[in-house]
Amino acid sequence: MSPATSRKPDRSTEIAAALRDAIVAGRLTVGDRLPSEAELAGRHGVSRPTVREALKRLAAQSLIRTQRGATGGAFVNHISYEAAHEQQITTSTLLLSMNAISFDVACEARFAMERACAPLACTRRTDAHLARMRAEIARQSDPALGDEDFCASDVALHRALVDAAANPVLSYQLAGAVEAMQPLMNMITFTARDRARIVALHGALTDAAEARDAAACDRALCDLERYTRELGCAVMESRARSGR
Amino acid sequence: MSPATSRKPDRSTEIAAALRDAIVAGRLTVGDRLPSEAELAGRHGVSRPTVREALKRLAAQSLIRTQRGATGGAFVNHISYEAAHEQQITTSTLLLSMNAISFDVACEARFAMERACAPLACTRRTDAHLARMRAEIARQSDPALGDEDFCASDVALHRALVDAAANPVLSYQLAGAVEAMQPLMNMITFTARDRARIVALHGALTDAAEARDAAACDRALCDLERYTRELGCAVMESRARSGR
DNA sequence: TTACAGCCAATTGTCTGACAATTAAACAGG
DNA sequence: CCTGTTTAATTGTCAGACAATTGGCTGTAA
Repeated sequence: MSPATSRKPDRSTEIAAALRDAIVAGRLTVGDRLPSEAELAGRHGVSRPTVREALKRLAAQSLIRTQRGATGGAFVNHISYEAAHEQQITTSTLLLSMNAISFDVACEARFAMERACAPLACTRRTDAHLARMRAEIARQSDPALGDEDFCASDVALHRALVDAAANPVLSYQLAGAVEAMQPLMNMITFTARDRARIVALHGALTDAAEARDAAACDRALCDLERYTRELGCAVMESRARSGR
Repeated sequence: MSPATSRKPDRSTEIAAALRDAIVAGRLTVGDRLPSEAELAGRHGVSRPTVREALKRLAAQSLIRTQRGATGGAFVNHISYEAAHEQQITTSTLLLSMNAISFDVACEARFAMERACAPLACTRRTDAHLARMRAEIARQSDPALGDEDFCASDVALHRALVDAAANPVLSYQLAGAVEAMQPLMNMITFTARDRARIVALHGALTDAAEARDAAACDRALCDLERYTRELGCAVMESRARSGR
């Protein structure tokens, strides 16, 4: 499979790989300045544009940042959760939109991970987290709220729950899954009855978090998952039937 | 924070963003050919090298692939799980190695997600999955096995469990977490007693999967997590004490 | 001495034009 | 009809140049 792909890598690809290896292996650490483009060009026996292409590859992965001026250059980046989030989201979105994965599978993964967070959230939640969740529930109870805002509030509520788990790795993994599903969720038009049911489940979820009752949390999430999948599948189906 | 960062984006960054948006929004779909570099340059009013830098950014994210020749060009890539894995792994590895996240947090996230997989794995596991797990346990029981091979076998066993959940999204998320932790795990030197205990837990885990007993699965994973964190913390501690 | 203004050098960002390498399609010849 | 050759399109690379940015240096004035 790969022999055909890697038969003849570009010079810029090679150089990018060499630099990436140096970073991952720790030979270049956070804050270090890479040699100037001119020096890299000389060292690898290529021209500056080629080096620049290599650097842009790394910049696209947030591995380096560049800065102009006298003391400028390319610096090894401190990988932030934000940057990781962003990549995670684009990748997940692409996977979804390319139908490489079905709504069903994504939904299952999303709720499985959220249920993994729940016990931790029950243990570590603060009153502030509860307040955030209650506030979102209040918003969702307003019948005048638009569908998109309703979805956004839904995301915010779950986000609060996940944050309560106080594990940034879980947060950023879940954020990717949740955000990637947003466009699809926004296509769902909720009836008043749908909303009432969802809000009720959110209430149960929040109550469980307040009582630090992990089992009840799990039940609420399972119910939500089942319902979301029903709605989502219906949408996907009608979309497949009507268009293209 | 971000106003300073986004104050004056490069032209190549803008163009890359525009193309990425077009792909994410579906205006360009899998297999589509992008305009030639010359045409893109003309359309955006920039030179070819600038366009090339933009394209390299997208290529670094596996969003496009390029091909030389008469019918060549840049094509929207079918994002494969492999490519997604790879990015996930480099990102996770960097996050770990930069100490942006502690071993403890990573470990917790990893096992939380694995436990999320367990119920699904219990339901969907096939005999092939069980066989893979048993085979790894057999390997691990060999006292002559090196520490690195022991770790590799450990990963393979967990990989089999995760695969049994038959949800590729979960698989690739977990793969990132697990692989990123590999270097750290490899630093642990296991005593014979450590190994015996781990193998016993692996056995319990596999038995639970065979019996489709999700609760027992969960218990085994919790025990494994506790033990792994003990070992890992000890290593991190000694590393912090001795070096740099 | 200190503060400020202006110059300077280093570095990245971009442009221009050219050539090499590669590849599929069109074409010519048997 | 098949085969080998040419050809055109496209990416990969190079060289040199200039613009933009930015920190540091220097000189002058208070």
